[in-house]
Order: sequence, then C-alpha cells, then structure tokens
Amino acid sequence: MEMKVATAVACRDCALYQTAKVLGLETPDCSSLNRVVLRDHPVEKNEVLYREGDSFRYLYLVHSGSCISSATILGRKSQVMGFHLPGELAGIENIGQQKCNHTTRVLEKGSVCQLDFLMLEETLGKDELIRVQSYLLGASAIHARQLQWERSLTGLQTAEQRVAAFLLNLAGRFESHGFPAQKFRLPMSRDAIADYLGLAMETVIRTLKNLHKKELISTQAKNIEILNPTALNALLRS
Amino acid sequence: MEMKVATAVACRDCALYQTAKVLGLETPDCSSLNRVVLRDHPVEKNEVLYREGDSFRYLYLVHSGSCISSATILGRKSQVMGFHLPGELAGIENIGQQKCNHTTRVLEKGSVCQLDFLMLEETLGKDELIRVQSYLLGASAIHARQLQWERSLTGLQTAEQRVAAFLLNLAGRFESHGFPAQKFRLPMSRDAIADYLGLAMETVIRTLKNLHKKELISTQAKNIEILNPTALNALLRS
DNA sequence: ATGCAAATCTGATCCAGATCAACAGTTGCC
DNA sequence: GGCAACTGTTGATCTGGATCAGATTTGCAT
Repeated sequence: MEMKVATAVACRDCALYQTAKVLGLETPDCSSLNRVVLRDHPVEKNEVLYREGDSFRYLYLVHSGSCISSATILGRKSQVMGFHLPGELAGIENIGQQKCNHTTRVLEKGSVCQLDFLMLEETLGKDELIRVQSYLLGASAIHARQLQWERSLTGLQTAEQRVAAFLLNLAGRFESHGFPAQKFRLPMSRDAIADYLGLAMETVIRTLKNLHKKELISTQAKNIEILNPTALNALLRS
Repeated sequence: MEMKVATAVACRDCALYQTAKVLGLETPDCSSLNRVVLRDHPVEKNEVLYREGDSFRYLYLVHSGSCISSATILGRKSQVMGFHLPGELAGIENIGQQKCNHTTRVLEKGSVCQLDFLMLEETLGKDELIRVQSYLLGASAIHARQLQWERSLTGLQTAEQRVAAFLLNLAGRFESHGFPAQKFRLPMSRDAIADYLGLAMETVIRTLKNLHKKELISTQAKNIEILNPTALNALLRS
C-alpha cells in the first residue's frame, strides 16, 4: 500500500521567507524581497546547488524535495556530511567562510528558494546589518547543534544505536517542519545512510530489517514508519 | 629524557586580547578592557569553567594549561566533545544559545582569560555591536570547522586512522598557536582520547604503541614526537 | 625518598560488523 | 518492450577492536 504524506512546506512556513521578514525585507510591494530572494526555483535530481571550492554566495531553503551534502575531508574521496529536508536551509555551513566547503546536490527533484548574500550586503544600512548578523548567528548556532549531534554519533558503539539515532533525528526534523514524525519517506539511498553513519550499506540494510522484525519500525523500501519511538530511544541508553 | 617545550601563549598572542583589540576596547588606560576581560586568572586541575545547563556568560581563552569539554547527548552519560589547548577559546559552542551545552573542566592547571558577555553588551554602541557580531561570526565559523573535522572521524574505519588523524589535528593546532608541531605533551589521558575518538582505551594504547613500533611517532607516557608526518597523513588515505 | 592510588600497559577471548560475492528488483533509456 | 545501470537484499567468511582480567608504571602527596 502507498503512504501519502505532505512533501512541501507552505511558503509562509519557509524559513527563508521568515528570514526575509526578520531582515526587514518584506516591503508591501515585495520589491526588496524580490531583489534578494529567488522564490520557488525548480531543481532536478542530481543538480548541484554549490560545489566544494565555489565562492560562497547563496543560501538555499529546500521548499520541496531534498538535498545531500558531501565533502572531501581527512583524505577520503567523499564523505556524506548531511541531508537537507523540506523546510531546512542548505549552505549555512559556509557562513563566515569565503569558499563553500561542501558539495550539495539534489536528492529528489523539487524546488528551492535562494537568498543572494552579495545582493543583500550591497543594500545594507547599519540597522539592517545588525539584524542580518543576528540572524546569521542564530542560524550558525542551529547548524552547530546539528553538527554536535552528528559528532556524538562517534560515541555510539553499535550499528543499531546509530540507525535508531538517525531515524529519530529525521523524525524530529520532519516534525519540526510540520510533517508527520511517525511516517515518512527516506529521501536518501541506503548507501548514503551508511556513509553518513560510518557503516557499511549491508549493515544498514540488515539493521533496518532487524528493527522491523523487532516491530520498533516498519520499512517498505524507502517508506518508514516508527512504531515504537520510546523503545527506539531506549536503545540509545543501553 | 625530559622534553621541554613552551607551555603558555604570550599575552600579545592571546586570542582574547586580540579580540578585545578588535572590539575597540584597548583604550590607553585599559579601563574598558579591564571591565570586560579578567586577565590571567589561575585555574586548578579539575576546576569547572562552566557546566551543562548554566546560563551562558563567559568566553574563556586558555592561556596556559588545558581544558576538556564533555556533554550528555544521545543517551550517553557523558561524551568527550573536545579539548582546549593554550591559545584556544572555550565556550564558543555556546554562542547563540541561552544555556551552556557542554561541561568544561581544567585538565592541567594553568590560567585563563575570561571575557564577560553580559558586561560587554551593556556598554555597546551600534558600531561596537557590529564589530562584536562580526567577531562572533568568525569565531563560530572556526568552531564549525573543527566540528566538521570531528564529525568526519565517523568516516574513518580503523583505529589507526583515527589516532593518526587525532595526533595530526593536535599537532596542527599546537603549531598554529606557536608551539612546536612535532614534539608535544598530550594534555589528556588515554581514556579521554578513547572517548573522544569513540574507541576503547586499550585500543588507543595499542595503536599508539604500534605507531611507535612503525617509527611514525615516538611515545613516552604523555610525551609525543611525530617522526614521520607524511606517512602518518598517508594512513588516512588508504 | 617512599608509598599509594591512578593511569597505563599486556594478554586472551569473542563477536559485531566489514568485506566479498552472487543475485533480485527498479528505473530509466533507447 | 527490452536492455543496461543502478539500488537493494541475502548469505558466508574473517578480522579488528571491544571486553575482561591482570600486571606494571607513573606521578603525586607526604
């Protein structure tokens, strides 16, 4: 059977729109807003939003679809650094840097809003600059929290714990953007999950199967249902 | 034989002093500076700088000695999140948060400078606010880079790679603060390294021994000498 | 110096997960 | 519609590192 869930954030819930409002760009005629924000730009699967080494210019808000970031680091050809779900920003990791340090590409086709930083800075008074900086500090803090969460995956010994933590993190993020937390579709391949968690793909597959068998979750291809979040959480504590 | 190395940054090299200068607090009589910065405050081993849940107020610059940060996260009682060497800031991870999300304690006795954020904000004009925010964005970016580096440890398969990466990271940080990169003293226990890297203490010990046997490094208790940085780096690429 | 507690090291065992290999299912493309 | 390429799944094997149990060293306090 097919699971149907909402797949896009409403414009009023879009973080970039909120941002633009906060930044004082929401003039009645939307002229300032439209100079800086490109709304609802469609993107195709595998399209690259920005590449490692590009000079940093845009912040992206995933409106529908999803994205994956990867980076060349510590001598590995490429390591999956994170995923961007509908309602989330991509590119925050570049704040305060000259160049992009991730490559971010589209995982599932959809649309993004794009905020142009160069354009933004051109037309900035002192008060606006203060607001922008405040906002960026907040965004950086949110990003740092997710990074710290990911960093703490290192401390989880078993594959089961890592996969459980991953599913709960996704669930929480979906929920905080207005999607159901119990039932969702994984935007990424098993391979990408494995890379993200530092496991082999086979281990991810077997672990998901095992959690299914234990009736903590239900999996059918990319469709996930979390049946027992409490027990899932308890796994992390053992 | 005893290895002697410098163990404290000079005041003029202290990041907080630089910071204060950048922020325009370096009046001839140091009155503004002294209101906001507590210079060279001695700290004892195991002293807590700030605790998880405390409201965020101070940024610390490790002048001499060293610190360790840990946090309760993902259901673990405590996970080592990072180390703060002489010349480095502690507390940046709290920027943009109300409450501290790490507990940071002194690993080796020494002294710290302390920057009071509350006091700072009280006496801030627009221009100063802009400078402070700029500085904080830069500091956050540096912190995020280290976090990303740590996050990518997840992708390293073997204990040897993780330990090698750890030693090279420490070496680079020592060097960038004016200390020798090849020869230094580990401020932390094997246990803390293990926790930080997500390994068992015994594995860390054996791996260090093994790297010694291969003559890539030389270890004598907490004294480390990196004999072949190139080969050490090459380990990460295999 | 001396002694004691904490930190470090060594050895032995065992198992979770990596790796290899073969195959099935899916998607998209001519 | 059918082939190619990717993605997912299962089974079998093997090894690196966790775990447990001790021995030894280090460094601090007196």
